[in-house]
Amino acid sequence: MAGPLGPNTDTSKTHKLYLTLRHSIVTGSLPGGAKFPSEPDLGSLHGVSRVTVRRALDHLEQEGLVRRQPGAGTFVANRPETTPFVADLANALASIGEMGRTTEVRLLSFAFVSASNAIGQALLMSEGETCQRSVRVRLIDGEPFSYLVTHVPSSIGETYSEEELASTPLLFLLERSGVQAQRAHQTVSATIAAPEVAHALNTDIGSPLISLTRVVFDRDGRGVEHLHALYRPDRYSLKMDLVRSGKAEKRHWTPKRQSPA
Amino acid sequence: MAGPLGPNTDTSKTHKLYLTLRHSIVTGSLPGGAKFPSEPDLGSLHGVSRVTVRRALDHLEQEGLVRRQPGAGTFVANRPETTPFVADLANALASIGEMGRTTEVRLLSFAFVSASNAIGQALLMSEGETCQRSVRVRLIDGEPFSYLVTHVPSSIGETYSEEELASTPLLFLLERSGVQAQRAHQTVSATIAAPEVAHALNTDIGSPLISLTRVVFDRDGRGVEHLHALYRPDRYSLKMDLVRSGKAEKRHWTPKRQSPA
DNA sequence: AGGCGCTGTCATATTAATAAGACAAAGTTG
DNA sequence: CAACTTTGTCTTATTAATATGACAGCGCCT
Repeated sequence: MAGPLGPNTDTSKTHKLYLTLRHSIVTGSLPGGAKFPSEPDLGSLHGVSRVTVRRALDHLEQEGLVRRQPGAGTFVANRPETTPFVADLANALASIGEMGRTTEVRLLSFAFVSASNAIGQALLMSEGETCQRSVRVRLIDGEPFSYLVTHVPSSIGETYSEEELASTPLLFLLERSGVQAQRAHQTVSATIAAPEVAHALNTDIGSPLISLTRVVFDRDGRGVEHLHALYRPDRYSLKMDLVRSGKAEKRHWTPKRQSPA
Repeated sequence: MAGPLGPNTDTSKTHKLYLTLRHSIVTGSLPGGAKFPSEPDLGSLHGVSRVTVRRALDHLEQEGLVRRQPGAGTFVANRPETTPFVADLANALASIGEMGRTTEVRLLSFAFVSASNAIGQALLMSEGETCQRSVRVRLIDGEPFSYLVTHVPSSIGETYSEEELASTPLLFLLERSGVQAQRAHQTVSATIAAPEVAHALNTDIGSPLISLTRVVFDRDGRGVEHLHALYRPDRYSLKMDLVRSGKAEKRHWTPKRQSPA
């Protein structure tokens, strides 16, 4: 994302120091339970005042990454076993019903719009064609974890109602309407929470999000669904098991098929 | 990442507005080529002054997301075909040699350290055991795109030298030493660029990064490698093809096996 | 041509972020 | 216990970010 002017230092000193300290914890260069340098030392080490050091440590303390003890010092907390909900590589929440968790969907937007360039091309639609655009938020145990923007060609998008979309998985509605989803193309990336998304996911503006784009095609090769999903990485992560296969110099990783639950 | 105190608005107004506008472009709510509201209008719409509106638009212009025409207005640029390098779900850069691209590796750090809590547990190591820690940056055509932190149990890590690691893939070195890698567990998430990482990847502090953690085990179930990789999403993304399989109500997505190039 | 709206640029006032220092309370060490 | 260190809290000066307003140049429309 660096522009032609090269990297800049847009963020505040507090945030920069927070990221530096957080990185030293998460990459394991600071063992768990280790003692931080004192606040004045951290200030002189990084060339900032003690006020900003405290603000950075406040942030780390809120996340549970450090533990502060008045008079003693600041220590690296033992990692609190992160990423509660894990999905397999096909992006299906594994064993979600078996664990007694409750899921919920909120429909934030439902409208028919003209397809934008990128989405129109991905779905192989002709120029100016309209499609059904929806924005949903998924919650698990009352906590939001995913923000979903879907686009469906209007001819298909007219086969279900707003209420149905709020209660039923989209792919289920499509297959009910006779659409035969066959293959999908999926891309995983990372992005930053915009204010609107941050509010919907109850997280901070500018916090990192997993970005997943999936385009689904039917048996005739027509694009039937374009999904743009944003996940909170602290509540959701993508997991996959790999096995080493092939012989000699041609060895490579191949995905291990998950047995459907 | 929201703390127990709930979401805060840590970031600057300029950055918030930048994220809002960027989100409206990337999710397709603003079609390509569309005209933005004028700078004064954007200011009153979002409750900020025109100075910060200009700074937000400057950022978008640097990234090529908008095009500004003095006297006319600001327009959404046609998407510039993003994500040049694409890897398959097993994280192997597909057809990297065939395309005539040159790859390069820079070794930033090479040391034997005591394993931190999280990494020691992942590799099934006993408490206090030492491991070999390395930090590398991979470049393609001279541009950095990945930041790799690897941990290997010291017994295995002593079978190769610093120079070898700087020129040879780690897994190759391991298998040369008799290690028989069999299976791996991989988790994909998202994070934020700390100053040190941002500098190494030539990107902005606080910009989003794909986070991939891979733990490799050998035939005897021993952990042999812990990889923590960070990727620039504008230069690298994870792709996977899925096929719809199963019958009737039990349909689900399964990964399509990539044919090794 | 002329009116209008938009971006580019500058100057200045106001507000938020940071720096610098002092002090009390709590913990550690001898 | 006594000296020392560290975090918690406060006050004040300095610096950076933002708000407000004005004006020139460019482009579109009638």
